[in-house]
Amino acid sequence: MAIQRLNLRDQVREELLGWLSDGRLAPGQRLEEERISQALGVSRTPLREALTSLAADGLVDAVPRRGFRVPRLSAALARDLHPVIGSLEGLALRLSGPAARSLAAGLDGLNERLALPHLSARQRADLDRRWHEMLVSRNPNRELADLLARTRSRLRAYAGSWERSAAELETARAEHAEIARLVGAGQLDEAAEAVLRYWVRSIRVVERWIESRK
Amino acid sequence: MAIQRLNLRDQVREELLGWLSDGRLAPGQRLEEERISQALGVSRTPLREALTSLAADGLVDAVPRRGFRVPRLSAALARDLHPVIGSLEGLALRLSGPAARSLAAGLDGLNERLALPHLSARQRADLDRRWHEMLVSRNPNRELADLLARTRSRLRAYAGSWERSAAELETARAEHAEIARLVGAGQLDEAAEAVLRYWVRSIRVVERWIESRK
DNA sequence: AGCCGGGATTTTGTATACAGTATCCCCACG
DNA sequence: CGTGGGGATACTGTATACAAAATCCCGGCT
Repeated sequence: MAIQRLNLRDQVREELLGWLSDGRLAPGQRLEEERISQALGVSRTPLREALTSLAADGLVDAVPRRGFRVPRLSAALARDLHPVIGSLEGLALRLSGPAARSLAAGLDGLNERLALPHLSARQRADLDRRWHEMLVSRNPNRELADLLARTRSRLRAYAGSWERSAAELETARAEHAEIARLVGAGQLDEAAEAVLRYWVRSIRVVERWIESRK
Repeated sequence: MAIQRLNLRDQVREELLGWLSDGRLAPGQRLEEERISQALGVSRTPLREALTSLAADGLVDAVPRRGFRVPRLSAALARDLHPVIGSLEGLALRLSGPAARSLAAGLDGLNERLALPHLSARQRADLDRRWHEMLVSRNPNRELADLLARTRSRLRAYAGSWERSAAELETARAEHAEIARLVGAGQLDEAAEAVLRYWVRSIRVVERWIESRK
């Protein structure tokens, strides 16, 4: 039985999430309610409720009397969020138990595709996202999974935006492989540490990319 | 400079947060919009926006066509959230750096007051909250602090509700003291581990309490 | 040319109206 | 006495209206 899904607020929220990740809503952009509500064919009321809920999760900014905006990319955000995500992914791994071991093969498969040279930035970001989703897919803690998904989605604006250098790609590939190896060996504590290190190290990649944009 | 704060939505949200933590909104209770909006002297529009934002944070449940309800207490929620909070507090500690060492004295002071026998459950919950707030107060990561505060507030319904046994009080006191000792010694990794253990162990306290309520 | 000011225009925030659904109550029936 | 149905009632979800604030535009000044 599919859950009955008639609630414009939630439908609009889903739609806006899509717009945020596919770039139809660009960082820094103002969200004009009338325009968006007309584009969606709904009134401003459910749209504002959807925006309010996105604001509560940090996916949009709400400034009193100035409405909603898409948050700008900032190195500060990456510096704050990356350790949080790394920590939560580590916890998710440790809670996965022995079931995690069977993930190693799938992780390696995705990682090899990630290393292919001809991919677009967006394709690579997509594979990366799927790799990390798979990594925590055995975690039984539903609240943790939700929180992780919502927190990671706050970085959506970065995903698919940058081209990484060959050296950077190789470093990331090696780290992913090492994490997968530890997972396959059942060394979840060590894997969790490696995941956190990966996220902390990748802060610098974001910083460099933002710096280069200026 | 105080931030200009004219936004009924946000004011209502703050007010409802207070109602949630002081028990004026009880777990399981239906949130009748007309009644609440009248009690607050605002229309349903900003109230619904506030409720929507609380729902996004998991502080209320939203059921389509049935409005909003205060979530019921559940052992499952504690089982999921306690490890998350423990993990985040541990991260916050590790990010605090040497500045954390100076916290030890204050933590010990609060911990001694926590052990006093004559406190009400609510007073004890309040001291406990302050102890954990102090523990992470040197953390420079703003996003982490926000996330931690919001996640912990989802447990508000438990706080101040139960009377703990003398044995339980003594166990908690000893764990707090051990964490404070490690913090004072600058052993933040070990302190982080101890914090996580504390939160995981205290799941059982919640479980027993919920069981005894039935 | 750049900048300031002020009025027109747009946009947000809040209230209200209304349709459709859930809830409740009461009575008939077993 | 319990149970099921049906209508009245209450409540939610959405649209629309309106006031106040922000933004934009343009002309005058330095």
